[in-house]
Amino acid sequence: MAESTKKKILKIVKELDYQPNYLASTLASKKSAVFATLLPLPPSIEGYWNKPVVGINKRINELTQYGVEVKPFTFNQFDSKSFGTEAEKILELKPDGVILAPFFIKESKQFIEQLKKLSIPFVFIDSEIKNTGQLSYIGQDSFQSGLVAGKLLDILVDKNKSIIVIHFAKEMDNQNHLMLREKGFYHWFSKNGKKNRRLLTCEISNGESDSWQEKILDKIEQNNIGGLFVTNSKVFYAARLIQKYKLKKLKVIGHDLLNENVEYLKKEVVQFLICQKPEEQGYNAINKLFRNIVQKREVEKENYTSIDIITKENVDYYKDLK
Amino acid sequence: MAESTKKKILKIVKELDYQPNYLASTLASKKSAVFATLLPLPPSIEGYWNKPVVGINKRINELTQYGVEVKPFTFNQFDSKSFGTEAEKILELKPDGVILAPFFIKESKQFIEQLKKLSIPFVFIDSEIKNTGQLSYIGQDSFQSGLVAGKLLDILVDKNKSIIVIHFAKEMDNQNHLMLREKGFYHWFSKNGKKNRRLLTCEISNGESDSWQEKILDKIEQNNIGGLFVTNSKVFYAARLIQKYKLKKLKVIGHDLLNENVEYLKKEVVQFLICQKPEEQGYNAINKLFRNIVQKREVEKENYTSIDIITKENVDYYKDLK
DNA sequence: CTGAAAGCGCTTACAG
DNA sequence: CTGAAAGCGCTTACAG
Repeated sequence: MAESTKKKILKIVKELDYQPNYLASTLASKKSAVFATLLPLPPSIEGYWNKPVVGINKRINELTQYGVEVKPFTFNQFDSKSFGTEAEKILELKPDGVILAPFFIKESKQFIEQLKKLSIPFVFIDSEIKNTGQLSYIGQDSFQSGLVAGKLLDILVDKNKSIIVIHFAKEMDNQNHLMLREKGFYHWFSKNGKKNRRLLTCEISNGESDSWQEKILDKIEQNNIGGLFVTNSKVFYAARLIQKYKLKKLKVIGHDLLNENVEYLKKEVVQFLICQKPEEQGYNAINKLFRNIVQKREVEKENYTSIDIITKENVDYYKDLK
Repeated sequence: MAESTKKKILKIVKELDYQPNYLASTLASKKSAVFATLLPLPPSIEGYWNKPVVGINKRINELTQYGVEVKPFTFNQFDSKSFGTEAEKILELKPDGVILAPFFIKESKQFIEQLKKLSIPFVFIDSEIKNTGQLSYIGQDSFQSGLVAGKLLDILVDKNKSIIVIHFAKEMDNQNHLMLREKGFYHWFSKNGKKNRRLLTCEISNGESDSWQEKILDKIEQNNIGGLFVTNSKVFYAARLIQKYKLKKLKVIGHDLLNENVEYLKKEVVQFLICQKPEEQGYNAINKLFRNIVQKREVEKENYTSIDIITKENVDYYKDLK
């Protein structure tokens, strides 16, 4: 066809504001898209990383009509090699799209290079590596959520008392979430002229078995601590400690609606949980791939989820994925 | 066809777990559904009731492919007759489904009777009349959101200071939202053993022009007030007053992310806004009708939206409808 | 490279 | 009432 004719046609297409019919298109094409996910293997059924999977499966179920299916791959959070071997399997499968949590930076970058060679679009979830050609990123703004934690704990804790920031299993924080939350937390106090408030940080690594309990207890006793900020979903560790040693009047803020965390929230051992709707993140990640790959629509590149403040009184309205 | 044959067929249908193809179905039927909405006319572009409409239009746009369209009808919140006349228009139109805010109980019930006679499904939004055969209800649990307000304000305000609950334009609260919020608020204090905290209530009716300002100022001065809970989106009235008279150290909680409310939140005149995602409510209301009427699926009857706690630090992640 | 034909899985008007 | 046929708006394999 001549270029000029092509232009004329496209002009008319535009004039009539022609919109292709997605229904007819997918029905006729009978295209069945396969998406692969590469996420950490949750240590238990209670683990955080089950939550995105719930959302992923929910959207997949809604899309069975469109012939969309998902192949899940999981890696061990303590073993960067397992990330690589699972990534290899995905490359062999040649899916139509990939969702990944870029836990290990180096291995993720290698994987992404291969995906690009194969022209397979990918979406980051939970954390991102900027400017690597991702279709989209879905996750929370960790620094900002640190600010929220700072504000809340400052309101809760007596002016003359100190606050301790606790990182559990920080060595696994390859994506800097915990550091960013801590930074945001400290920043809130300095920005709001609360220089008199003493802030301490305490890191507990995974290998410390039970000695960490004493470490925290000592810090609490010696420093007139009035509040705890746990930078991840392991806040139930701190809550257990508080219950065991009957520490009164400590105010606690942590992250994520794990069942045990919610229990302590309801018992008022924990005052607030900051939450990032992980189910919704999974749901949205699949939706991005679907809209882009199957429906060939444009999708937004960034998708920060809301920073939800959860307390005993509103938790029941957050528990389900709508 | 014989009953026995019918049963046999249905059995096989079940065995094979046959699922009709929605794509093919809607494509073939060429059915274009018309939904009518009956909502209050917002007094300005800033008004609360614009927000559900944003969500309604968003979902409608996504569904143009399915031939779904919406006919909006609005009534005057001060005039129950206008509700009736608009309802009449909808009955003449005979839409395939209706979304309504049952502002005026009597008129709503009459309208619903007619809808049922015509077998037109309807969804309540914002408030509901129980057990009237609605397809679904989408809205907030007002009592529970009152509890949330109580907890937050108790944390914010010095123990020895009193708190005042302010109802603006309460005469328009036909659905009892404001009363339920107040009840929840008071209930939080009694349930949590805070009998020493003095709570007052103040009602400002729409007709009071400017005299209400003195009324509130007097109450604040005479009662050692430390906090304000405004039970609806008119919290910016209170914030204006606070700015005008430079009232220091008053803690304020109100409702809904109106632009002016968000401004005062960012200026820290207001500490928290409790929000019910009105855009999402509109979006979900259309979605319910669509799934039930066009796709003939079952839908859930109740759909309480989350009770979001918004503060200066997380407000930017709530502003857009995702 | 181009264009006509068949088909995706349904619905619906129509002939028998 | 029943069943075969046409058609919804596309895609894709195929003949020319």
